[in-house]
Amino acid sequence: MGNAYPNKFARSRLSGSEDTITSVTAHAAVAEIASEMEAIVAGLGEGERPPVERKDALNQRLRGLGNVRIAGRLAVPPRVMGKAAFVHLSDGISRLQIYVRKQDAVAISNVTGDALPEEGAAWEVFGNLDHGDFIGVEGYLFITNTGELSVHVEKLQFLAKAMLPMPDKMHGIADPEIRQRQRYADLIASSLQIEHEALTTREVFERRAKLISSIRNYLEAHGYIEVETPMLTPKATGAAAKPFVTHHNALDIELYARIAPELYLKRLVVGGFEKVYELNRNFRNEGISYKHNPEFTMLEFYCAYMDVNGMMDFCEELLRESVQKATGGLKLTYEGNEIDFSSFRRLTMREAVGGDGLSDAELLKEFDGRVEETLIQPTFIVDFPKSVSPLSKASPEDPRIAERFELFINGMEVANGFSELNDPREQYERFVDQMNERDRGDEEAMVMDEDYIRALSYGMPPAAGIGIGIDRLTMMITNKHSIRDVILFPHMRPERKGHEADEQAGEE
RNA sequence: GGUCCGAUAGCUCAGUCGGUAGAGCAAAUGGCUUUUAACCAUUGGGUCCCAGGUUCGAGUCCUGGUCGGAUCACCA
Repeated sequence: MGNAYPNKFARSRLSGSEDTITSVTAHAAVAEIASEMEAIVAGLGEGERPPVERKDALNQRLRGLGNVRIAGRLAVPPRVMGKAAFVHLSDGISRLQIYVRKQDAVAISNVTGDALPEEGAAWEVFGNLDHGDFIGVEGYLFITNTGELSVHVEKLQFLAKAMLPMPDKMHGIADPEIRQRQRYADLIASSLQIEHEALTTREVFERRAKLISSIRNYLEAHGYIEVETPMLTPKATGAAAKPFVTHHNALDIELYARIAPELYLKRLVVGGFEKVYELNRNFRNEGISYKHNPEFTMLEFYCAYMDVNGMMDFCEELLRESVQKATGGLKLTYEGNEIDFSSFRRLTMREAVGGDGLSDAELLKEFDGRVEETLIQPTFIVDFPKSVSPLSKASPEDPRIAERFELFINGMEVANGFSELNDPREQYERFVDQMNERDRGDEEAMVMDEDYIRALSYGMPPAAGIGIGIDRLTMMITNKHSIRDVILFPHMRPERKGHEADEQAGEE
């Protein structure tokens, strides 16, 4: 009967826009009064209360700000004391305490929007609330006897029910499966948890968003244009990886989820986009690990009339700028290592490995197996063997070397760039070499792309390009060991009910 | 795919040598008009991941499986 769950709740605008809990507590006048009280409380002993006259003076000023109307989720179970109660509301980021006194509050009807006439209606509504429910309240700001900023509630409106119990308020959710499968529960638990050692889940993904927007801003500011190239492609190319295969019914052809946008972006360089980027998902049908997810986010960009050295300079600037914007600094701790983004080393692969006279294959094996994990500080490894760089221009000084680099941070590859091969004839030959590798059983060798050769044949200006792993970079700046902790909904096996699992077991 | 570890109340966990299934939080009821991990009293709550086996008796031991994690391989 009636509308138990209202469609909306109009919040006040003390803070300028709609008053979220975060914006009310951050509002200059409110924040100033709260910090004055914090200073008083900081000077008190254990269990000691702030002087009443100081508190009352601040409360006078808070009353002068007028009423606020805020809404949020009950962040804790209500602390009820007979005919008055305290509880914290959360907007997912911050929390604010409210104080409900039986005689002072009226309940707002979800049907008429007016105050319910019955005596004690608000108190009855409040009594039915559980940890996790959503309510809206209107009242005035004040500071309690113990010195906490709170809202003295005059109007109370029930907004939505939490049918499932909230996660443990002290421990949050420990099971990584639930954290990753039910990210909504993880976000709630993390925002309601009382003590935190690390960033909340919300903060991790806000930091990720800030990193990405800073990267976009930096690229836009330097004249790059964002484009979107096909995710479903007739050929899986641009990287060495196994693709996902799907089928287009109307055309009756196989399509591959892209493993890299590289060749499309370079077609655009041919077409006249001198600075172009794409920041989006790639798909690789390979193993899952703490640093591999089947779909991952990569930034790729290309710049005409630039070479591998210019690209390293630019990459360094881009990362400094965006890490600074996302974290507020250039030094951060990752798994106990202090990582300094203020300067990047540059080493040739042969210098890094330290072995002369090794063949290309031996060099790569040594590098992957031994050296890679030791590269903790941001380090560009340059001079890759040409044989493993089919899209990269060869060095004019040494035809066995590619003008290519990879960036390593904390032993993990974060970026990969090179001077782009723009000779259509040589590119054709490199593709033929790759096809031969494929015939010898290398499933990840590239395939021939005739249209790409045709594009290069129209002439591509000298250019440099790069791919930057956004998920891995996010791991660095949020101190997360697993890529699944920086992807909102990481790939997992489908959830199976108990009886389905039994049936499955029976079949095998 | 190999190896190791784990799964017990809604949540976080304990469970000794194989002998009646436990705590805190959450929930329910009562009390308490400035509390804050509120407090006090009372109550309810279990497919001990699943299927077999050993045993008089299995949360505990054995076998197989499911799911998850770590690590190695793979993956620039």
